[in-house]
Order: sequence, then C-alpha cells, then structure tokens
Amino acid sequence: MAVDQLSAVFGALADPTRRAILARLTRGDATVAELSAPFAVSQPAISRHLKVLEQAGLISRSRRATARLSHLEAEPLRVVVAWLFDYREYWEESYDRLDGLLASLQDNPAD
Amino acid sequence: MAVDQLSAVFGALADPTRRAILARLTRGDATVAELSAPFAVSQPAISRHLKVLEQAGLISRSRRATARLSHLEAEPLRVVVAWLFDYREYWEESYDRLDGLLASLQDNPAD
DNA sequence: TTCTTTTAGAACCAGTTGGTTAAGAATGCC
DNA sequence: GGCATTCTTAACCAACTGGTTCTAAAAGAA
Repeated sequence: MAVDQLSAVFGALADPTRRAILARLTRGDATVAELSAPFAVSQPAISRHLKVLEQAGLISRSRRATARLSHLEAEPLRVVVAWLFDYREYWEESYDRLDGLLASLQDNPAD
Repeated sequence: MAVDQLSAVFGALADPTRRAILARLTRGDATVAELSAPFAVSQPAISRHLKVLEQAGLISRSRRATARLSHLEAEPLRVVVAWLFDYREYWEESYDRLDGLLASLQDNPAD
C-alpha cells in the first residue's frame, strides 16, 4: 500500500468499481451484500475493495448484527481538493470550459 | 493501462514521483534530464513516468533539438474537479475545515 | 559522415493488484 | 448449544507496476 495519504487516496480512486461504491454510498450507508449486488465480481472481491477504501480513509465501517455497514468519509476528498487547489490557475484557466464540463456531466453522473 | 480517463488520471496521480514531476512543470516546461535530476531513480524510469502522464493527458511533449520538453496540461485536472463536484456536499460540509486545510498547506505545498 | 547528446525501448525482475474458490470468524436466532 | 447469515481471510493465479541495465534511435555539431 502507498505510504502517503495522497497516493493511497488517488490509488483507491483509480479503480472504477471503487468509485462506483463511493457513488452508491452517497445515497446512504450500505452492507457488503448491497454493495456487491450491482457488480459481476465475487463478494470477497468487494470486501477487498472496501478494505482499500477504508485504508485510504474514504469509508468507515460499523456493525449491524452480522452485517457491516460502510459509510462515506469526506476528509480524503478534502485532501484531494487541497492538492488540486495548488493547480487552480491551470484548471481555472477557462471557467467556461469547466462550466461546460460540469454541465455535460449533469445528465451523465460520474461512475 | 486503465480504459477510462478517470482511472488513468487517478492512477497517474497515485505515484509521488509523478506528482512531483507535475509540480515541477508548474514552474515551466522541462527536459527529461531536468525532470530526472531531483530523483534517485534512473532516467529510463522517469521516461516511463512521463509516458504514463502523457497517456493520462496530464502532459504533452515537444522537441527542442535532441531534448524533449514536457508541458503540463490542465484538462485532466478539470475532469477530476468535475468528478469531485458530485461529492461537494460532502467535502464542503465544513468550509472551516477546508479553509484550515488549505491554510496549513500554504507553507507546505503538495509534493 | 562521424561523433555527441539526449531520450526511448527492450529485457528482465521483484512486488503489488484484482480476481478466483474454499474455509473460517462473528453475530443473532431457535 | 447448534445453526444461519454475513462477511473476512487464506491460498492461489495472471496481469500489471516500477525499478534496473543495456542498447538503439533521433537530432545537432564537427
């Protein structure tokens, strides 16, 4: 696993399945079974994705009977925002282009 | 290599050497030799990092005599900003905390 | 053309990643 | 206690990653 937090967070976000899990968690906490359902991979594979997300700080976990609930944590996202902030003069270069990009994603949310 | 752009970009950003290369490029275009100098790795290793960054769209390249110049490209950073935008209600949860984070990074810029 | 400088590619290696199946914990219910 | 349910861990495997060294290519200088 990556030693620094940024590497761990970017590494965790580099996988589409893990990003989809995070997107699902914006709609509320979920069990491993619920998070596994949409994917064509085994449940242990999802458990390992959850472990990667947890080690990156992107989720926290709790128990409810035999189930384990995953909860989205925002702090690593703030760390990414802070990193991007150092490059703002680049990506802010054209607000129009950014606005256009955001608009085009409205009907086509991130995976 | 990752098939989708977000995976490619996050994957490229997951390596500290590659982030350091990007940080260097904010101060201007640079040759492979200039980009290699600060690191304790071989020049071919840096060439491969540059290839990863180029395939993620984070840099473009040109020639100047025998040297090849790398140039920071902003578009993938906008894609990341757009992705984060879907989670803004989470990381915007506390502007104070974000401001604090940004302030704490002022004297300690991202690697 | 020949030589120098700069960078990329090839071949190799160790460690990591993401998947699998099978087995083992942890918790609640009867 | 015994049994279900839910999830994690272990063992394995193929593919990828990031490093190395050695060689080759591209461009300019002599």
